[in-house]
Amino acid sequence: MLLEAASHRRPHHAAKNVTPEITLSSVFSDRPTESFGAGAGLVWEGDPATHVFEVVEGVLRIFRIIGDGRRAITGFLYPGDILGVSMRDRYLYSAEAVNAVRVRRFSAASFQQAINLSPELRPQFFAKLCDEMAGAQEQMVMLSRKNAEERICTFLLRLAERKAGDRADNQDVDVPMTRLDMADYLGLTIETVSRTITSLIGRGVISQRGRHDMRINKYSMLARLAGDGDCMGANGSGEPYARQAVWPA
Amino acid sequence: MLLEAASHRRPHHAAKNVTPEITLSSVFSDRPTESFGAGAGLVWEGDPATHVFEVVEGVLRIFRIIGDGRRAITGFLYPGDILGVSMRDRYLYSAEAVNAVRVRRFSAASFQQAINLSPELRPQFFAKLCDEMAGAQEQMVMLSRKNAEERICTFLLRLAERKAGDRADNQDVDVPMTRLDMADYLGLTIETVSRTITSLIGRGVISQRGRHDMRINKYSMLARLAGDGDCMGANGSGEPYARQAVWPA
DNA sequence: CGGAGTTTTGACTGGAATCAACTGCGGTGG
DNA sequence: CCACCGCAGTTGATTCCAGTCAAAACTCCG
Repeated sequence: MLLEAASHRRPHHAAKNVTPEITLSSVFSDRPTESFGAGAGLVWEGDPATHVFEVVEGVLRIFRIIGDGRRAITGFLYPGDILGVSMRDRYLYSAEAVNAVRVRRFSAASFQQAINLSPELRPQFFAKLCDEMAGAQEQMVMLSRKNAEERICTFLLRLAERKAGDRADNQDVDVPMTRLDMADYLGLTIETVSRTITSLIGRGVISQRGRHDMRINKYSMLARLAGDGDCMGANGSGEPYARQAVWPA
Repeated sequence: MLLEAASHRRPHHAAKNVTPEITLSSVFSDRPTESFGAGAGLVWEGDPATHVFEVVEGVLRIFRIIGDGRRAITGFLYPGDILGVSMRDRYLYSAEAVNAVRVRRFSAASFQQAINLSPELRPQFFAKLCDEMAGAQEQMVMLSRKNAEERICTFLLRLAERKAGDRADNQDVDVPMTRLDMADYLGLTIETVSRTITSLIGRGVISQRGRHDMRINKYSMLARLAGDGDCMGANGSGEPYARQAVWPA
């Protein structure tokens, strides 16, 4: 989100000698957008990593399949996120469109070069990787130590905080993914997801207008049920971690 | 392991004009080693990220604590690994010594600079980050979709493969961590870990000489029980992913 | 030897998975 | 228009895997 903000600010009429603000997004800005329908696959686990994608609109799911068909969704990508940031020469995971998606495509080789040649882009790229890593940590903690209700609450909370950093009550949350997606992301079954959501609605913590349109009625209770139990915030200071990467140019 | 191998190969008698092989490890090579006893803490989640460490000997556990004291170990670091690779301005996790550990310390600022100034180091650094990410993915899949036995088998398998890429039977595995560490890493309880290991021993898949000294008797069965069910290896080719990062200098 | 910490083992419980039926909804076509 | 179908989601009954509680056995040290 740091990125979109920056790219939006970038004036289209920038004078020739004024170096425009360079962001990761700007690398993609002159590429055409491609559209994918819900369920369409963009990349497949194990395929040669030939391209990098920037999500312009819609949501992607990132997942791996093991043995007998069990699927684990390791993350979702939203507008501004980049698909293919962390990879070797092959994709580590598959990516599919959750809903209608628009992306900009870039060749992996060119993208690498752009990153490596620009001392401005590099720290942003590092920051992306670190963000991804931080998210993965968060996810591992949740999967190894939280129960069903805590997982659902954590998920809804993160969805809500994605668009608005403020913690206003009565916040509407758009949930584009299906129950199956949620289940495979949270390490649960669709039945458990459904039951837990029903229970939360029953207690008035949330309510739902449509299948994919929820509303948070009791934000603080939802946060409490999420179980992160910020006993000391692990931070000590109460301050959120700095948004700036520690690896400057 | 790419790194140790490389650094070991680096000849100490390198002629003056022959540029020695530069590795991430070599950044640390002239720093003194520090020792920590089992259980000692090196860094704490949320603390300002002032230093980076290279593990020279021993094993570290990387973990986070949530709310009511639940602990999730997100990974272990072995000789050659670097602590603090992915971080913002604060550590994302705490790190403690599992057993007696020797590390080399480097200031985060200097390390950043070294990375940024060296077009040789940078891709290795990227590779480290991507490795870390790949490991995190693996872990998430395991935590969200594998049962207790599959988790234990996966863990033992990874331990075994860490030292020897070959898949010889009758392989001895050193397990430096306690059952509690394993439990907190695998998202289980000590009792379940113990029971599962006992069961594996009972079936002759593994055997144990000492608490921390196991032997794999039926490697292929262990692999089967790990549940990755390489139906198609996700790779297609049957080839392991290339060890070389996709982000060259 | 003793005592604390770690591991194993046992009995029991409980939370989420499983199996199964049903609801609701949007599209499609007779 | 509405009967029909398919799919996503909900709800219910039951099972079972791993968690919990408790106690015994083993290990490592002083």
